[in-house]
Amino acid sequence: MKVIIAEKPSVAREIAKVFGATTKKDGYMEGKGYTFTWAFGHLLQLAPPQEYGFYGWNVQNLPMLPPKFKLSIRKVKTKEGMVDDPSVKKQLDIIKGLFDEATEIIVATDAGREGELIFRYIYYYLKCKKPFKRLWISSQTDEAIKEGFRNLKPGSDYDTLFNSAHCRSQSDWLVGMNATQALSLSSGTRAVLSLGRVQTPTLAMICSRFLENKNFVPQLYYQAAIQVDKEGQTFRAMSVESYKTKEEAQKIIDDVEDVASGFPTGGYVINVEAKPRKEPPPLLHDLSSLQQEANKKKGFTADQTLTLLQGLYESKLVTYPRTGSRYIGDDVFAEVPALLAKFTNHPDFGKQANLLLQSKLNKRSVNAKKVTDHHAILPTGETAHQLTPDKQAIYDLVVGRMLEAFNQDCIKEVTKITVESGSKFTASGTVIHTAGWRAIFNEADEEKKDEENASLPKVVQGEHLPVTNKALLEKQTKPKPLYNEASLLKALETAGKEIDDEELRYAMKESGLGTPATRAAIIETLIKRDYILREKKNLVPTATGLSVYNVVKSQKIAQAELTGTWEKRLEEIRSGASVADFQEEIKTYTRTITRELLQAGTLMKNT
DNA sequence: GCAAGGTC
Repeated sequence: MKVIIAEKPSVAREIAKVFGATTKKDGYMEGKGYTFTWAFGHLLQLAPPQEYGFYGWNVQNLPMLPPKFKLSIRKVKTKEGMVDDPSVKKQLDIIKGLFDEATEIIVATDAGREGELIFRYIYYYLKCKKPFKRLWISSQTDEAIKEGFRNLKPGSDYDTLFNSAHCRSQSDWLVGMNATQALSLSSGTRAVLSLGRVQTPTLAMICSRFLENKNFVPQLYYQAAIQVDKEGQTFRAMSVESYKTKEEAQKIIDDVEDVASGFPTGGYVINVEAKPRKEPPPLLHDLSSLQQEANKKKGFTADQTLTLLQGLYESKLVTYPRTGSRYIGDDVFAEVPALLAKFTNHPDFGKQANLLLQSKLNKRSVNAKKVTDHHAILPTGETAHQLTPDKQAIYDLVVGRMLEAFNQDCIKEVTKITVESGSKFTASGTVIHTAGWRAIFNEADEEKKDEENASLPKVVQGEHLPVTNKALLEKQTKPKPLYNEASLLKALETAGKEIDDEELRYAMKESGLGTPATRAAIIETLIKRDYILREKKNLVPTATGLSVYNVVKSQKIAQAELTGTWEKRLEEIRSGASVADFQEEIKTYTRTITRELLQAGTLMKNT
């Protein structure tokens, strides 16, 4: 008997379906001589410090460097403290039973570093010795699964991938556990002051933006504005220059040849530019972009959106939620017309779905090369019954985005009018000719500047128009805004883009800080530690957060670059480089940062 | 009491 093990039940079910296996058992399925079982993500984790004899939180134990890491069952929090998660324990027992019976194992966890780790941790924890092969597919359509099974790889092909995954895991443990205890113990507070490769740079981003914003000194500047009249329709034009002093701007105002100053047509149109502009539809959603949009439009936190979306996924209404890809492959695209047809009776989107079915679909979101473990989020087309208002809101964002993404470009005309009246003034305006994808939600362009006119009257070069009003405007330069959940998620995704070192930047380009599956949890961790709090929609540091930031801000652990350095080394390990060298470096770094924090934390008492 | 990673 061959056992196929997937990362999660939904994938195991998909594969079983392709094989025509339909017999459902407790924790697995079977049929056609195969059994199909699954994990629920990581079932096992590196064992906590006490399992290596490091009891309590004690400076004597630091740095904790276990000679050999152990694995333990994922824990769950109960009234009695942390205990083995019973559902995990049960599933592991089921897997063990199946592995014991197996002649061969086929590894069908997600095709990536963590997927490999999920399987290997189970395999080694169960002390299993059965031979295994690897299914490596990047899309879960029937055809992709069949092709993958025709092309199974030897399990050992992925040994170096496991090595890199195991190193990632150990390194995060060593640095995180030791740094956390070192800072917590030396600070003298009884609180847990956690630090980690991902959470600490995230905290640093929030704190540094907060301080920059708080210490920002606004600069005053001045601009002149005029109101021009074209046959009763007026528009506002701004001085091309802005001025540091009021006097300079007043001079521009004084020179304006307005009606009140005795010039009936003192506005000379010296130029009219009208350019059509195509605006392509947005890409389909990945988790992060959906979390950002839901935060902007509905005020949901990243964590709320993930929970709601997981609920929709479990009711089979949307595809896999924790994806980092905004694309679909050609195989999924082929199903899109049938999918759209399921929404032609939708109360809000029905009309748009019908229209879209009659036109050529935009393929901007179709790119198989940009589909990683999972494709972009789509509705499945199953009928939704009685969703809670919040779930409905998320579902509608997913459906609406699908309709946008396959829609036509929005065609705009951007007009710029230059008027001379003493000096030069410009007015710009945008008119939408063909709404295209913008018809779906029918919302104003959020990027539209407040100075922009919604629409401008038709004027031609050479016209002399009356200037009916003028004003001197006092303005202030603005600081970068505080982070909110949407802007922080985006910053985490792109963290590393500004790294100077080209190799580190490259190593981080696909990853950023954290992963789609973990970013919401990172924000919640910082809140739980009382490092940050939500103030309206903004994320601002607390006094505790700021004092931790002050202690670590110039250390490596507070820089996104640390992830870049690790990613570069982990990729080298995946290509066969020495594991021992990197492990030795991490140990050395662990000793250093532990020593530094044991000293630095004492400073916190005085801040 | 602690990391980051995955998922029900």
